[in-house]
Amino acid sequence: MNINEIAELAGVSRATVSRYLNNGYVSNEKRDRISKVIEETGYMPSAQAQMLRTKKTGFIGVIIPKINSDSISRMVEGISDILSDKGYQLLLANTSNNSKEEIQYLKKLSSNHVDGIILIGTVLSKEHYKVMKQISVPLVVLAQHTSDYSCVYYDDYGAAKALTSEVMKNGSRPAYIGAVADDEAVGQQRLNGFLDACKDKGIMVDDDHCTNGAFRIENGFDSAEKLMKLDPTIDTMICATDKIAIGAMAYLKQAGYKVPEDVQIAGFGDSLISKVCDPKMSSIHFFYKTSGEEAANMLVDAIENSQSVRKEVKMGYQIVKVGSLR
Amino acid sequence: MNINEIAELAGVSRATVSRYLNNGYVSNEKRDRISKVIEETGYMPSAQAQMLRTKKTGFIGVIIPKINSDSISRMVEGISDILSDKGYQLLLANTSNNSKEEIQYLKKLSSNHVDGIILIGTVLSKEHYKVMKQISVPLVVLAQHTSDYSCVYYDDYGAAKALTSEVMKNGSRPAYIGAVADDEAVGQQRLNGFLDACKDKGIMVDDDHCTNGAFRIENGFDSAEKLMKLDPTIDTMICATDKIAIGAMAYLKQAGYKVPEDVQIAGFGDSLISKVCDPKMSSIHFFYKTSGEEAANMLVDAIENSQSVRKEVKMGYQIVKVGSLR
DNA sequence: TCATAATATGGTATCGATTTCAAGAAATGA
DNA sequence: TCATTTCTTGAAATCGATACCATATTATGA
Repeated sequence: MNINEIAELAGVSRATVSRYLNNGYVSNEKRDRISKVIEETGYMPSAQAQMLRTKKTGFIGVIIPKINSDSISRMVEGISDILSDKGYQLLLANTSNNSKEEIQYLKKLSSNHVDGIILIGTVLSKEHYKVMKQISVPLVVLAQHTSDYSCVYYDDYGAAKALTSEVMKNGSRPAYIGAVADDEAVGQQRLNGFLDACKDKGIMVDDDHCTNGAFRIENGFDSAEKLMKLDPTIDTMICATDKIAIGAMAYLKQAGYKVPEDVQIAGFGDSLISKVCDPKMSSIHFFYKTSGEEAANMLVDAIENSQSVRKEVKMGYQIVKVGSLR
Repeated sequence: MNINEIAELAGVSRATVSRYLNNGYVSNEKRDRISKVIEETGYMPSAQAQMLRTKKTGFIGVIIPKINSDSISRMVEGISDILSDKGYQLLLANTSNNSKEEIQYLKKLSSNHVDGIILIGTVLSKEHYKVMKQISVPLVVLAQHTSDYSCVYYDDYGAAKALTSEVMKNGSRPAYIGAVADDEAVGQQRLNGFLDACKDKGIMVDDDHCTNGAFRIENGFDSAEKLMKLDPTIDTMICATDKIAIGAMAYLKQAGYKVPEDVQIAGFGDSLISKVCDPKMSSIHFFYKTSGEEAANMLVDAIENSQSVRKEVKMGYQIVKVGSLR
């Protein structure tokens, strides 16, 4: 079934059928005939031919570092809600934290398939920027700040500082279990917020009291072990993510420390696990879903509105203070 | 940049450029000239034009009930791994548990955009089957059994029965907190497995000891409350999912019951939360990621191999027995 | 050496829509 | 009434690739 057959069956030209589909001038008489034929045949215009002709695909590429993550799936949820609402489809590209794949997808998607791209950022290298510069469709970066593109990011620094200040009301020997150091937002901003909050309190934190590692539970477990063996007087652990914090808590409990009496713990993300562990974990709530919606809206605006301008949106946070703090 | 300009710059016909792109006969001399021009211009063939001509989109539509779920994101992870490996892209359609949207997407995707569809199923209504029957591209159903299409599903019945038998070694007053009743796999199979295991032990479970509800923590909490108020002698709760079980555990603890001494609990999914709660929760491990890989492979086979036949794959399970059982 | 097969190339039709153009019919208004 | 605008229509060009066909050249083998 193509537009020619429909035209023939309805006794009109294919141009008229096209006009019917696109709300152009069509007399009521022919309008009825066409709609009847389409009804009967179940005709749907070829999306490929439309794309070729109109240069619009109706697709938005979303590049994510991994799918099975609480924060990211919440972002994608927000993106998905807005996009389907606005008539776009979501083309998902999962890079499994592989920087090369990320660049591959940026190239591949931009060159053709999509009307716009949302990049959920982790590490933005020089090569990323080189490729991004060549991209011809609008691009929005989510979860990472950048001065070159529209972006939606979180106040990681502020959140880390506020959380640390809160926690350190009842602590004096802090340590930090970090994630990937190259990650500007999670790796650096959170660490800086932690350090500055400590500094404000007159505490200088040694380098060896701040670790780095993967976004994994094991990292929390191993790092906590390393830290406590290095310095058993540590009484506070700020962890870059809830998952890492869960790992740290597991080690501490196993090693016979009491949480929060001996060591208090806090994480980031306000994820489900932070609420079901024992004691419940203090954390930072970021508005992941909302930020996804925000990014999607910005992108659609950039696509549909030619004089749309670059924007930076910094999302706020909320401290969630529960059992893992004294 | 299109194929004509490349052809002109290289001093060949566009047919030759096309052959170059598709590994047809091209002399080394022209091959070099073309590759040089493509290198210089950064030309990428229009995916739209290729789709129109070849009738292959390179897209697989994946319809999911919700994105922010541990089990589903693991399935999608598996799907994504295989598909990107085989050169397909993943077109994600999130229905937010909305049956109408699901049917919308089935229609929309099949009519054009994609080479195949994976439907992560929840409730398969008559209307679903009606629409599915009209679909022209291969379809694989994941997470739900169906006799009409290739499917990958879990041994929900067997798992529930085995888990219940195990748990009931040290219990005598069981109850069941279920999820959506219309969901064949999670709603019915798991319940039946539970009931049959009880029956095998000579225990008849009253209807009012089996509840239904949403896939949410709150359901677990509320149902546990209802059940314990109805019958304080209940000593065992089998919950349709880990999330529901977490809710039940939360109620029990809050109401002063000891877990597992007073009431033992088990869930399904072997999710992260089941491992970080206190006590750790006994659960069923399903091979979600592997099942996603399986479904993706089946679909790709159906697309690329014309004599491919319908298959049913029932995935096994593993009992994870930890602290929440006596 | 001659028939056949393999390699190489370009011209042209085609996929299925939209868009411009030209032109006729109907409605409007001065 | 006649000029002008607003509807209405179909023919033909176009988007950017691939596929078939015809044809020319080179290799192979009996």
